[in-house]
Amino acid sequence: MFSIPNMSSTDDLTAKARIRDAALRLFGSAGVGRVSMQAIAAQAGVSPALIVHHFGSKDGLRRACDEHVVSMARGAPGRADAASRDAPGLAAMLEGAGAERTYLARALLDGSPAAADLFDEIVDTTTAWLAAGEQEGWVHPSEDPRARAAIYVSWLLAPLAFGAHVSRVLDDDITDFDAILRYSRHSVEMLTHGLFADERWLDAWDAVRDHRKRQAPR
Amino acid sequence: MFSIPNMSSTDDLTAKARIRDAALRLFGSAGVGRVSMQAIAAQAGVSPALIVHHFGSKDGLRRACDEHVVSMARGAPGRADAASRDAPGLAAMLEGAGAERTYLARALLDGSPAAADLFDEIVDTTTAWLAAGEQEGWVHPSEDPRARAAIYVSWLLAPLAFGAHVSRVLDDDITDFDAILRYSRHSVEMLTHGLFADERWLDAWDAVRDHRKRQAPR
DNA sequence: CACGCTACTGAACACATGTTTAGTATCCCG
DNA sequence: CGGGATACTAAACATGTGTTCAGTAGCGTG
Repeated sequence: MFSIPNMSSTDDLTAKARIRDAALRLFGSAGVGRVSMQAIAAQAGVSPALIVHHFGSKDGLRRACDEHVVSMARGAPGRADAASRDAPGLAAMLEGAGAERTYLARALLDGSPAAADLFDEIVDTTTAWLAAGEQEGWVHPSEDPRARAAIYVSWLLAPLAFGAHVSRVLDDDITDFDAILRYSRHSVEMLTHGLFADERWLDAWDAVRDHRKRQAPR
Repeated sequence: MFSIPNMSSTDDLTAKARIRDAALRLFGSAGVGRVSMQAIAAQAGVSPALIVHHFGSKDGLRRACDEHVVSMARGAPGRADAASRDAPGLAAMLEGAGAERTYLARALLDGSPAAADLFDEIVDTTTAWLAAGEQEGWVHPSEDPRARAAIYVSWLLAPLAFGAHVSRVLDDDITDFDAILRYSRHSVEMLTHGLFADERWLDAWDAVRDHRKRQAPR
């Protein structure tokens, strides 16, 4: 039924790939619901009918985009380096052009299964990475490593969703590498020395918990 | 031209408010583009024509939703307390029900002006708050306080966009207050003691910067 | 009561939507 | 050279879309 000759990410020039790319761009910047088949077809320089010929339906196209952008984010498997320990694909995505970024953010918001799987994978990878760091002594121990990893990942992905706003506030260009660099500096600093200089907010949190416990012993 | 008799957030029961709430819910969970006037009308128990009577157009309704959710997030002005120093409205939104949360996330992704203004405001508030903390000695000094505040805000808002995924990973209920509490625990901990126990990642960042500087002296 | 004004509806409208159908060009394999 | 896939298009189609129109019910004011 379905025969997909080549789905690699470098063959691009075939009409099918052009359609996928056009859809990715339009979906990313406007959201799936606000982009019509005809708009995608026009952008890709093909007829609307060809889209359904290749992808079955609009939702089929959307799914293909999901999987493509997810596999982009996954990038080459395994490799980890010093500057960004994450898969280089994800790093490129966090730095890179706007369309795929917002597409991925939208996919996560829409609850796309492929995107959810990606999120889980990143959490897994991060958990393992932090566990190793804990063992090697360069990561603080945690009561609930997986929960901490999940939160760290949500911070890691924050620029996907809010990058445009952050860079607007900072009056920077999101696509500029130096801006990204400056951005990450503050992140690394907060993750290394913390933001707060004493424990007052931790204490405040304890107070809230105790209050809660006493009020609703459950 | 426009006469808005009462837009307070407690009068709810009028058809106009019902429409707005229904739209908020549907827009939030599916995205504006995928929700039809008729669906909203049905959910609110009115005719589609009444929507345009009250809001002019679908986009007018969307704008009204934007402003409503933003003013919700703003909440009662000024007040700050220990557990969550942010406006209580925002705190409630970060904890609270799913529809408005994702609506706000979508509004930020879509670049809604009202949402962008809100983001800027939060950054301003946070900057001032951190500056006070710096002066009082419970916040580490920063080279670029505003940039740091912006990034902190993006982390603060991360659950808006990824809360569903985080809570899925943690197998928790997002609406459960105890889960939120546990969530925030890890955040406060990372923001207090940091995530990393030594400076290797800061050093790594410096290495990248130096490398970059030498390679592209610009 | 009469008047205007607002809230509200049912039906219709013009149009954009995703998809189908029938058909043509092109290429590959015998 | 056939012949059967595959890539692709133009046109038509059914339906869903946002919006308009004409009109009714109700309510407060002069």
